[in-house]
Amino acid sequence: MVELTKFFNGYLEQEPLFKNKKVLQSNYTPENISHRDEQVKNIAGILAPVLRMEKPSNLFLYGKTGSGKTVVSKYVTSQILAIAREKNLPIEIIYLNCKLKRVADTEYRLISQLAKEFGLDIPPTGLPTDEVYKIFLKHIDHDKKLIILILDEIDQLIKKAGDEILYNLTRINFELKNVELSVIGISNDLLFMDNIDPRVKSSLSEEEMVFPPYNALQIQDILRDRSKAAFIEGTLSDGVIEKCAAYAAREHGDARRALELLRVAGEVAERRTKQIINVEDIDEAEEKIEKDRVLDAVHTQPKQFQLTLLSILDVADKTEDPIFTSDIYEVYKELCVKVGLKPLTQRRVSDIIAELDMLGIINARVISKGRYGRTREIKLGLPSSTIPNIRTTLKEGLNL
DNA sequence: GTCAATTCACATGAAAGAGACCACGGTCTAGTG
DNA sequence: CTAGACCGTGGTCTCTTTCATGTGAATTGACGA
Repeated sequence: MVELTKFFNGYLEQEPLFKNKKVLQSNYTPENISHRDEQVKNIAGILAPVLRMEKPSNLFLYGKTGSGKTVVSKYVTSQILAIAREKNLPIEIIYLNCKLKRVADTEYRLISQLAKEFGLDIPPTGLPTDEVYKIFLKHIDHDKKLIILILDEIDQLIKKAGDEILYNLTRINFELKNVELSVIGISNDLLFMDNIDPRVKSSLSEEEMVFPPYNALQIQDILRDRSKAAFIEGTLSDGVIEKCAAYAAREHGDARRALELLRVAGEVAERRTKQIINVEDIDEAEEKIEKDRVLDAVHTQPKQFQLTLLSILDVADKTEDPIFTSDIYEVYKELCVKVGLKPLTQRRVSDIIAELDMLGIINARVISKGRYGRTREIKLGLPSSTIPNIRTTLKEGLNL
């Protein structure tokens, strides 16, 4: 007990490194955005008609993760909203992230979430989808209004739920008398528009814009800018920002990643009761992020995923040779018997492996071995130091 | 040696089912006056 | 008479299975030099 009090007191006495940690979190919208002037101006130009109560064009933003799409659109729309409030214009801006599970990853949920934004209470399930549409439209069409709907990671939504949603969304404008709806779609996938119903495509992407990735110097600028607000002065030793930027630039200029790296490095240093963040902390942060990501994925995925991953770990442990789907499946079946779980078909396990790849936990590549068929070649993309940790967590979760 | 056909071992797609969860409306039951 | 309990129906959603089709290059075997 005494120990703990001492610890907490010590913690309080210690000089904090952070001035304002929020600045480094990914949902933070800074007051000025560096290196994205052109995009800001363009989007502002496209959206400006709302302030005259005219429906702006639908807009599509493309770009790799962490290239500022979300930040820029949030920034511009928040400015618009501020002016609209001032002048009492009935403008609503709704931001939905389609990737978040149970928020907007199906048509039903998208509409019900939308309805919730307007104060309607839609049950999470049970109603027919068109019923929800009706309720929503009826509620919304009372008075004149302009709505800008930002759909982040819209490619995820389309992939899961088909492109009818987009068609329905564009149709809303025909069905409603008083309300006009513009859509801003944000996508990481540059190619995803290609397999979409051409009618929808033409009506939805009236304007398009591509966000190029940041280069290392630009990321440095961003980091410097934000770290000024985030850290107490003098806590960053030389080279820290440069190194963070370099890491992130290697990953196609992902600014979000750079910021996360910096924040976690700060947390690592703080936990060590250090006064200064230096370059080594970044390496540790990198590893910690990776580990947390995997561990988190492991915990949230169903048992079958965990079992499959464990099989992969086991196989990877035993052999240096490349691993193929069938190897995994054999081990997986044995493990199923041990745990007392009904083994899934190979078809399904194959999908699970593909999904683990998507999560970035493993690296799976489809290769052809010519006469000897086609299969996935699986490699572990994890730092080897984290593997034992992950394995024990998995085993505990599965009572092994 | 060259070239096209063959062939393997899965990948990938599509459709449909199981089971959990839920809303709604109708019917039944019990409590109330 | 009315509120609540209790169905049955019909809906979504996730995870699976079943069935069908696709696929890339090593191998094969015919062919000509």
